[in-house]
Amino acid sequence: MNNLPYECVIQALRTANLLWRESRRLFRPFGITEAQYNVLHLLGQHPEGMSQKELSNLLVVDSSNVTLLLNRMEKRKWITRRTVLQDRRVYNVCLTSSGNTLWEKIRPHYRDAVLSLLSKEQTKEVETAYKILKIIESQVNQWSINHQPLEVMS
Amino acid sequence: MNNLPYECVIQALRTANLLWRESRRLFRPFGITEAQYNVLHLLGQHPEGMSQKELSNLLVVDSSNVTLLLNRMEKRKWITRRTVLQDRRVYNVCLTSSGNTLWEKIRPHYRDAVLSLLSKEQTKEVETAYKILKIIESQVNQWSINHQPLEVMS
DNA sequence: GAAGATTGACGGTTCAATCTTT
DNA sequence: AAAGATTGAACCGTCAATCTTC
Repeated sequence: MNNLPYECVIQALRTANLLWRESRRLFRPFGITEAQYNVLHLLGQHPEGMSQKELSNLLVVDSSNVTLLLNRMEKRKWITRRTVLQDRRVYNVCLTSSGNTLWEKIRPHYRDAVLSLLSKEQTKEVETAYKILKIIESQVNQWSINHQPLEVMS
Repeated sequence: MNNLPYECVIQALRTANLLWRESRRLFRPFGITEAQYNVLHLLGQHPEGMSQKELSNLLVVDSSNVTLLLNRMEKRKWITRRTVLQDRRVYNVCLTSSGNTLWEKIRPHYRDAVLSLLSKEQTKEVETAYKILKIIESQVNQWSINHQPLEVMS
């Protein structure tokens, strides 16, 4: 019997689990977590800000989770929630200047750490791995369509 | 500049995040979570049982987490903790017969769902992806050695 | 003192229910 | 009624501190 596809998917889970765990330690000296860095990274690339719903879609997490994440980050004055006049249901979430500074300080460290992981591998192989991971992602999305309705990913 | 290795690692995180999220939904009808299934799966393959420390190493999670996981599973009577006469610090954790039944009921469903994700892909490419994921895993372990000491993985 | 297990504090995540605004 | 945001309950996970046993 052929176990390879099964093992490959399980390995993706294992690797990402470890990556998440160690990233947390990497970010620790900066007083931030991986989940919070992801928010910083998204907002850093969108100076005009975005709604919590957009963040929820891009981060692929529940919107209630975004609320809690932003609460903590707002407390530390890294982000602000601005009311939107045109639609009073939504907040426009932006980086503060100190949030932006933090992002620019951490970004190169994280980037270097991540790049070092595959620095010795062949481009061709990394491309294939990337492709397979993308396929798994899209197939898992099919999964959920067949089982339970889920919001459309952005 | 070459973003590919960076994007590949980030994609591994994204894919696994989604996989984790949807697996939770897949397991839901069985009244179990992915983390709990992983315990079931390990114990199912080790009828003689194992210590919580061993579980912690194999699952790559903190030992305090194992305590909480097992508390919930013990409450549902899927596992038991037996005291070990030779060393009264450790518990020998085993599946109950109802835990074993549950595992055997869920296992084929999970396996089929996972296998379906890569059913159309070429063996050669899946092999490459598997290899790259393994490399990332081992490199992340190097990471932690350089930054902070970490327990040796089993 | 070291090892296995536990506890408390905290952050991340989902889900169901709710509130306000559209 | 539908959409954006929030809340409360529950689970997953880490870390630091503690307890018992070795």
